[in-house]
Amino acid sequence: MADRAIHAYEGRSAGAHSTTRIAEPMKTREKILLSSLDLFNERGERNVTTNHIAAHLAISPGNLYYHFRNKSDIIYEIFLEYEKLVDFYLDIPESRPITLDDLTFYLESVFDGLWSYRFFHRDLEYLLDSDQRLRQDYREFTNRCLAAISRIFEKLAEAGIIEPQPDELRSAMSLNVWLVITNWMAFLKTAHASEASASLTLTELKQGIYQVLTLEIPYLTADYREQVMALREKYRPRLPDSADAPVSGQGEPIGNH
Amino acid sequence: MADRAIHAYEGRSAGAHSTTRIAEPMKTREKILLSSLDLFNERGERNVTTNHIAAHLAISPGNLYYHFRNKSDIIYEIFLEYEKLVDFYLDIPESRPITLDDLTFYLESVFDGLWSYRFFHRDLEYLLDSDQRLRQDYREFTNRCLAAISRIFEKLAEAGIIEPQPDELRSAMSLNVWLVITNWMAFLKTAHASEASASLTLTELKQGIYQVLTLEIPYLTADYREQVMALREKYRPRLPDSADAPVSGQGEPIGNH
DNA sequence: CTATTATTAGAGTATATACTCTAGGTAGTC
DNA sequence: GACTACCTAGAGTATATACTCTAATAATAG
Repeated sequence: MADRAIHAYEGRSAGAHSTTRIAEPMKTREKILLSSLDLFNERGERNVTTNHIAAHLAISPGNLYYHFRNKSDIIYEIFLEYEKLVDFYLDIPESRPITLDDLTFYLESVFDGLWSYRFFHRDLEYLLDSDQRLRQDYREFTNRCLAAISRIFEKLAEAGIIEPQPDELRSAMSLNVWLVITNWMAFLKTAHASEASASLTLTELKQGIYQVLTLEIPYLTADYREQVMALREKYRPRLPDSADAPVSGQGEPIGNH
Repeated sequence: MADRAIHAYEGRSAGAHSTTRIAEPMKTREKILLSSLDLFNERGERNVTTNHIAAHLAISPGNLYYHFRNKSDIIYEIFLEYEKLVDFYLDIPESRPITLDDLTFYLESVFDGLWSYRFFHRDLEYLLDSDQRLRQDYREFTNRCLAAISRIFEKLAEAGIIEPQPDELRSAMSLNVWLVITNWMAFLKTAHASEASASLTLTELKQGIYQVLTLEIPYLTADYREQVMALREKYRPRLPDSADAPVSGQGEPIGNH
């Protein structure tokens, strides 16, 4: 499908109704979603109450509850955005072989998404326990992601970038990739000594790409080994452990397709 | 209570004072820790209040707060137990070469520990944000674990089980192992369609070993490849996706050291 | 037995949280 | 202007949560 007009994802705006073409004042409903996401990301969902969100927007709680039945509904809608974003990025074009730039794009995109909705994985288990819809949807989302990762591996093999692997191994590898990706943020947040999440940057997050590429090293073909290793090198963490100030100039988008 | 891990570790009893040699009636303080752990594991820390804990033990809140200043202190002490348990299991003997049985033991033990204290990783970020001691200790704990994993890799290479790897790669691989291990539980809980965490079993959890061994496949030496693959096979998930009732007879402890 | 200390019960409190309810404003249409 | 549909304010509520305080009861030491 979509031979991606890349980076041109405008997930916002198609909120529900209103095909917002020209900048019109943002609707309250939309503002609630945006503020909620910001607050969730910054303080964690658990520390953000509906009253906080209303206060942050300088609207009344009543107003907030006019637009959303409850907190779960807000979270659910934010998840739908997240889902849409990732699904968009992980739409693997079947019409042509995959390239290294594609791979870079997938990795960058997935970590971008992870960053934008970073509150989500933090409290995932609680959120799923509190909302059956979300649990069901998330489960399917996970399966789609795993399938996409697996498909990427397959196409990487077809393109001669990695050695082909039996289905079973490919599945297990894909799952490992998923585990590394979804846990990388938590690792960064918990491995840092400093108190808050404030100090975490997108650049650091993308060092997760280094970890993901580490998984692929042994499977690289001789033809591409050096290229991929060079790519990986770009994401190497600067100060592996005591990391604070990330070296500037790092983490620039690499393949822009 | 709490199916604590096997293998002659008696972490309990050395709680603080009292070198409990013979079974004496359990002290209230000890009971609070046990019940808290059970409740946390079952319902998630977020859903368990101090009043719940007291009620569960049929003691008064006042009594609970006589023994612990606050909820954080309870959690912190439970963490110290967890830490002690894992440190105990990951103490790599330097006096002799490592064997495959050792590896099995390490993997089994780590997943046992993960299971016994499974509430911990679920709400990790929140817990660390609420308690600086815990944040600091956990960080050091992580580093010790990473070092242990790395050391295991080193010794596996020395023993000719895997090919030796440069330091840098070994570090990155160790981190990936850690990410897979600590995220496996969350994956299982969230990938299941059914509502609660109730349906999760230790056997399923140990299928994480399958994932960890998947990481090592490409590095295996010809001499040991088959053995390790056979070991891995024992942990293969039965019904990869729709998993519910796990086939009995699976997940028996394999190497008992 | 007495004095002291350790333990416990249980009522109570300050604060927070998700959410409701009523009344009123605004915008657009006829 | 009047009708209607949408939107908003803000006070308020039921419940929960972490934690405190007092007084009483066991346990122990001298």
